[in-house]
Amino acid sequence: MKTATRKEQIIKTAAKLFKEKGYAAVTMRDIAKALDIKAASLYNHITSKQDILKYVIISLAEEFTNGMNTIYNSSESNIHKIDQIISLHVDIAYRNPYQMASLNNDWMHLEKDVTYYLELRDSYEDNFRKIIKNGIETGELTDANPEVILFSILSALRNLYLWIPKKEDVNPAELSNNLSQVLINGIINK
Amino acid sequence: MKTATRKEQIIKTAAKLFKEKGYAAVTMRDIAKALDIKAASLYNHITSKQDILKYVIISLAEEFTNGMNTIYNSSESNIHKIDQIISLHVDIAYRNPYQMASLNNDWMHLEKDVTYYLELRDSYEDNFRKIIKNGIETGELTDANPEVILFSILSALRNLYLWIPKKEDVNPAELSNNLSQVLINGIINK
DNA sequence: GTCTATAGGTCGATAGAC
DNA sequence: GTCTATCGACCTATAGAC
Repeated sequence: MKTATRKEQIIKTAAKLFKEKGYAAVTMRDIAKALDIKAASLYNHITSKQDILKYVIISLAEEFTNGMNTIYNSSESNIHKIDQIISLHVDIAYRNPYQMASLNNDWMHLEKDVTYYLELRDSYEDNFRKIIKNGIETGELTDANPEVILFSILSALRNLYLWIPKKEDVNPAELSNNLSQVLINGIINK
Repeated sequence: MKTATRKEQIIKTAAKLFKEKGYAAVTMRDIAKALDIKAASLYNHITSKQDILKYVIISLAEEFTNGMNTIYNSSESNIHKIDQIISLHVDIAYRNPYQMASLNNDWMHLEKDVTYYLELRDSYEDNFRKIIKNGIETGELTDANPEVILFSILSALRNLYLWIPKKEDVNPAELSNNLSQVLINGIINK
């Protein structure tokens, strides 16, 4: 377990505050106070508030897109790929509960990097969409509206960060299994 | 079709901007500019920025809680109640796409009314939870983790405002049916 | 690496003319 | 009902001492 650098401490603390109030409502003084230093001292480690947001969001967005690419290019069944996407989200949300909030809600405050973020997100969604459409074609999935399937699953996965903190007693593997059961098999008792 | 009052225009315009950037990042000057007046003129119709947020959020939260109470107290099956909850969300999200964003993302910026908002939300979630648990007991629903069911469905419904604008060609009744199919029956082809 | 002090700008909101 | 002008608070960021 390496010691966190001051910069890493700042980013982690900022992400925590961004989750509570959103990027725009958090001031440099808030971040500094949480670290028990003065706002001016932050600038010895980061170049701007915008710089912090970039670190919080972009690394996470890249992790999702890279994970999706690996899953998409594997030779598993489409159902198994969806299972793996669920595991990917559970895993990342468990490790980065605070950053997930900014990824979902603060990306529009990215200045220079908003285009890159949207490219990553679109690439991710396109691959997910192809897996679903392919699954319907092969008969693995029911012939429901693929957009409704995509956004239903994605909505549940993107909100994981909101309720994982309330369920710390459940481990990631178990949560992943429960989610797969509900999202793939549905909830009706047939 | 009655003419919108200036106050209603302000609230609607503000909600639109809140959806794009969030409450904290929207200034009174932004709202005024969108209405082609000066910021000072807004105060002839509303008492504060906080006052606008209250109007945007609270009326919608009450609509959800009231709708849920009616559904909860009906004598339908639990599956049918879940169907009705889905319709309730689709209906409200179609009529109020902008306010939905603030309801989800800006409620923490409510000052005096945050407690009342949380009471409404908790009441809503408690009733939904009871319907799910009751459905499992009666055998209508599979014996999955009720919290996972609750938050999977709720996440999809709460994010409706994000993708309804992209699918304006689909009518509410059809969307509601598609969602019920996916969320209740699942996506696997059995 | 942290501090004090402060520049330069924007914020919500008010006063008062028309 | 909208305007111009402005107040006092707070914002990000920098300069320079220690």
